[in-house]
Amino acid sequence: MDELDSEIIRLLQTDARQSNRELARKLGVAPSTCLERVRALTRRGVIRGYHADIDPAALNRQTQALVSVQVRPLSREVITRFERSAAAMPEVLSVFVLAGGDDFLLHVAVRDMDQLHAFLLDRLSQRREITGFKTSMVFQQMRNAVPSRLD
Amino acid sequence: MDELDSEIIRLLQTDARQSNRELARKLGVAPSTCLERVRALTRRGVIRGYHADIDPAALNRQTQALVSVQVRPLSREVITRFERSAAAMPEVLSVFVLAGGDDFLLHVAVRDMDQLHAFLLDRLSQRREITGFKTSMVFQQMRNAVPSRLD
DNA sequence: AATGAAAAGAGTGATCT
DNA sequence: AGATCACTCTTTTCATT
Repeated sequence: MDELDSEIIRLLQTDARQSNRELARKLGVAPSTCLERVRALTRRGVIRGYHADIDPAALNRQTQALVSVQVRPLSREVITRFERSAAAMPEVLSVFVLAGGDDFLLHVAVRDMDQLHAFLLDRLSQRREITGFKTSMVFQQMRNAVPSRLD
Repeated sequence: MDELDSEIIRLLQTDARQSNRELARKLGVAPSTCLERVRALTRRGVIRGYHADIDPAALNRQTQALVSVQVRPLSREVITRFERSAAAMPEVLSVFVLAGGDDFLLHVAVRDMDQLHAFLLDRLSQRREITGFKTSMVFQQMRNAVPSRLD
């Protein structure tokens, strides 16, 4: 991970679809050098993939919420099972497994309040391992798509 | 937003770097058709960008936390100002503006516990509008990189 | 709106420094 | 490791349906 690798990562986080040539030009190296670096980063698992960022409205997901969830018993099995099921729910964008007051936080995005209500009742309330959950509505989200490398 | 647009979105969420030809082949349309669709989606703001997904370890961010924050007074000005400053902090990946118990949730990723501690003390404790915050450590996160279009 | 063909540009691997 | 070159494939534009 030298300076060149860091720059490649930064540029691909900013725009994953720019050509290898453009990348090379911005870095002041030959395209073949740049290509080999990108391949090495991918092979080493540093670059995990490339994803289009889509407006939630176009996906019919204008209503977002954060749902904190407690489960019992706090066994590895229960946690793993809940984590996997939650991640597989189409309404769920992201699952955080936490230490502290809550056990999980679910980032949920759906069409409207009705669909959110249905999610809470049909997907969460029914589960026997859940001992409680609390919903906060998301007014707005700002994401940093290009996190820098920290010292 | 017909079936073809939805499929383009799905494929570009899965792999933003596949060539336009490959996209066209998978969809069974001509490359030029596909290209025009992608451009229209971009023009309409449906596609907001393309980002490489980078292993947090390679960015020196192996320690993650969710920090819920309360601010006062709850005025538009205070909220907007805090939201912007938080989003600009290099430690912060994401800022959620919430309704309910807490006012904000910050998703923070740093090198280690020392850096997290420093973040809480230097970036948050100092701010006069913050009346309280609570930190939960993140053990694990699962993200759905390809959210589907809901009905 | 979609297609097909042609020009311009990019990806890729061999080879050399 | 990085650069250059040559070959192939892709992107992009535009005339046509």
